[in-house]
Amino acid sequence: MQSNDLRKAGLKVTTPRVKILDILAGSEGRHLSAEDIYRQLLEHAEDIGLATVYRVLTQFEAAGLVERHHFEGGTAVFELNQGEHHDHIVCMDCGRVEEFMDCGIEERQLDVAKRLGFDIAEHNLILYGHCKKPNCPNRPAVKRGPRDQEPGAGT
Amino acid sequence: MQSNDLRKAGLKVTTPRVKILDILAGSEGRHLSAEDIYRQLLEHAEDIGLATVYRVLTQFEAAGLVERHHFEGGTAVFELNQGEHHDHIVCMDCGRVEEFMDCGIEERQLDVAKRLGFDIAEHNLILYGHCKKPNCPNRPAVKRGPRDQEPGAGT
DNA sequence: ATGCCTGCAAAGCTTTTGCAGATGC
DNA sequence: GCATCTGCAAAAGCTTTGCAGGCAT
Repeated sequence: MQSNDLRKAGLKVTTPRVKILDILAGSEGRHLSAEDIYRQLLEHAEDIGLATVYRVLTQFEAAGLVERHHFEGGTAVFELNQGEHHDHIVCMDCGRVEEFMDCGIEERQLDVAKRLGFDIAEHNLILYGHCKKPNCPNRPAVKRGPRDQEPGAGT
Repeated sequence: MQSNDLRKAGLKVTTPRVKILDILAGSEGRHLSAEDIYRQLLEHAEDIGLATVYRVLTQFEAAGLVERHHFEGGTAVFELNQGEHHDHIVCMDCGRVEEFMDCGIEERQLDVAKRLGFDIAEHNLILYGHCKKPNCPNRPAVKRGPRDQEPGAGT
């Protein structure tokens, strides 16, 4: 029942919002771009505009329901806020994204911030590498540099 | 003598490239956007197009002469590659960017990657916080969320 | 002289915004 | 019924690209 989350966020319960929340919840663990979500909506024969997707995602972010990430590639991706903080590691071959949490890293970040005289508010850590999974095609999917992204990386 | 760096990178020594390298070298420690550089070129009465700035920066990045960073805000910033790796901490009030290196964090990143079965190729760590410097105006300069950036943050 | 470079302008991509109509409460 | 929300289309912002002329070697 996602409707309650919406209500709690002070947002009216509308079709676009519920559907988008559904899609995000159904892709738990994956990280979807606005376009990804828009495409899924179209597949579900929902008549929802891309602009609305962006608007809704922005509202969700403001409400703390989702997090926005900027992995390399110029496109933002969104994931449902699972309550507990984590960082990301991205496979540069297949685009797979895994999440992790390392207390040691977190602590040392605070140390560094203190050392430099900063009050740390948040942070952004992304590791880029090559996963050695057998089903990982060794062709670039996430790549640094000028926009360069494969559309169908995670069907 | 930056010309040698250019030659070594297989790039012809041209006015735009040298000037841009000069500007980057003259702003050591600062992080300039393409527009920042373009503006400085105009101030120096150099007749160089913004497109060229982008092209040159992209070439420099490919050649390993500069690094491109995406701090929050939708605009990329560039800094001269100083040879040794470091991460960044950004003040959300005044936009100041400081650099740091923490071996502990680096090590633990490798640990995490190994634990998850990744060969780590690179990473991206940015801490966001509030520097408590006396001359730090407590007004937002770098802010998360929808594009929202003050133009004149670092004359 | 030749081939890499540049400036200009136009296009491209993601994201945002304005407005009139639609919908939730 | 009223305020909020949505769809469409157009705009905005950053970045890239095409092309004809210019410059380094």
